[in-house]
Amino acid sequence: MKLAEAKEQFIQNWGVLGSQWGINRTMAQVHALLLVASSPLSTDDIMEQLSVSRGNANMNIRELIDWDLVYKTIVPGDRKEYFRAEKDIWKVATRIMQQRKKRELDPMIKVLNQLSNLEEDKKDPEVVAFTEAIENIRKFAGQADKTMDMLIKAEENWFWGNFLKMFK
Amino acid sequence: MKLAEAKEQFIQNWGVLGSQWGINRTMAQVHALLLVASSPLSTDDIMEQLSVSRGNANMNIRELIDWDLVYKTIVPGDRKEYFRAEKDIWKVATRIMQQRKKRELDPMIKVLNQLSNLEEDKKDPEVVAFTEAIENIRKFAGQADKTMDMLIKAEENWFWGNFLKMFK
DNA sequence: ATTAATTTTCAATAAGTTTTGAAAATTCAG
DNA sequence: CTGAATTTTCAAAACTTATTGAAAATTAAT
Repeated sequence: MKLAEAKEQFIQNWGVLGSQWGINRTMAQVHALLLVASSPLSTDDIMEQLSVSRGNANMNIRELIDWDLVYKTIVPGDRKEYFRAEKDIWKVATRIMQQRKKRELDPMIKVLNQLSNLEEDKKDPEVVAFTEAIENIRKFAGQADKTMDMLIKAEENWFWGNFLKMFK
Repeated sequence: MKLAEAKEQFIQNWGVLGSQWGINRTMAQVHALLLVASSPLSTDDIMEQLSVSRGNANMNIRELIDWDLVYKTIVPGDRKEYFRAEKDIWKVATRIMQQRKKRELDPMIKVLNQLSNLEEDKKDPEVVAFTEAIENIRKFAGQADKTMDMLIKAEENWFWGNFLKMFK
């Protein structure tokens, strides 16, 4: 396979994967493009290589910067902004985890906490069944929450940092 | 909070969470409804409680059965089919993992393998940068793949099975 | 301060996904 | 076998989300 074709393939597939995980396809493609770029790219480069509009490119670049997956870079003597991706894939994974945890898991845990205290007859089998089901989900979510925190902070921690080097 | 309101809340929020993860909102809601139901429900129950059409209910029940998250149940003396959810939340998690791994991670690994063998000049810095990026992602995906297999099979394994009881 | 380059915004539109509902197929009791 | 109950299918419609592109805002060089 040729380089250009391989890049194309990677970008397309990363886009599909992203959309299956609730991430805007263009956002995933911009990320993929920057991941395999050998130097920083401008908005115009991205527009051209992905055939997307300026508005679309701009919005998704901002989102990636917000997720800490892409950095702005200055090229001396050029007024345009250039962008490059975080290439340490472990960092990429933990940052995605961090964002999704904050936006999705944390709110769900809040809801589960509210639901675990019903003001109704605690002997009604209906109430018991519900409370048990919620309690189990709540425990599981709590563990997932802790596990993610651990992974996110692992790099700052000697023991886990070293342990996780095995995965890199 | 009252039971009915709490159920409603849980179903709505589980639906939102699902859609953020690329899972059809109704599918997530049907799953939630069955998770907190104290007895198996029929298609008509589901249609009524979620206010969805027969077609929609049917299609999403089938999908949940396909994912091994919901079982068909027979109620003696009734021709209708009844459904109940797998309530062991750890099983739920590993089954979702299993499905998504098979449908998403495995194909991505295939693609990455294909991309890691370019027929081009291996000294060209462009080619080197690309090959390195892909190789890193490939290693990471391989580890994720192994980790998921381990978690999915953990219950069949004495050591991990016991280790993971801590999380339940 | 001017102005040309660049980035951002956002209403309109396009594209994609989900849902409906009625017809077709299937199932099963008698 | 018959036919009523039930489930499945799928084209059309509704809804949701993403994209465009041009106007507005911002930036920075002179």
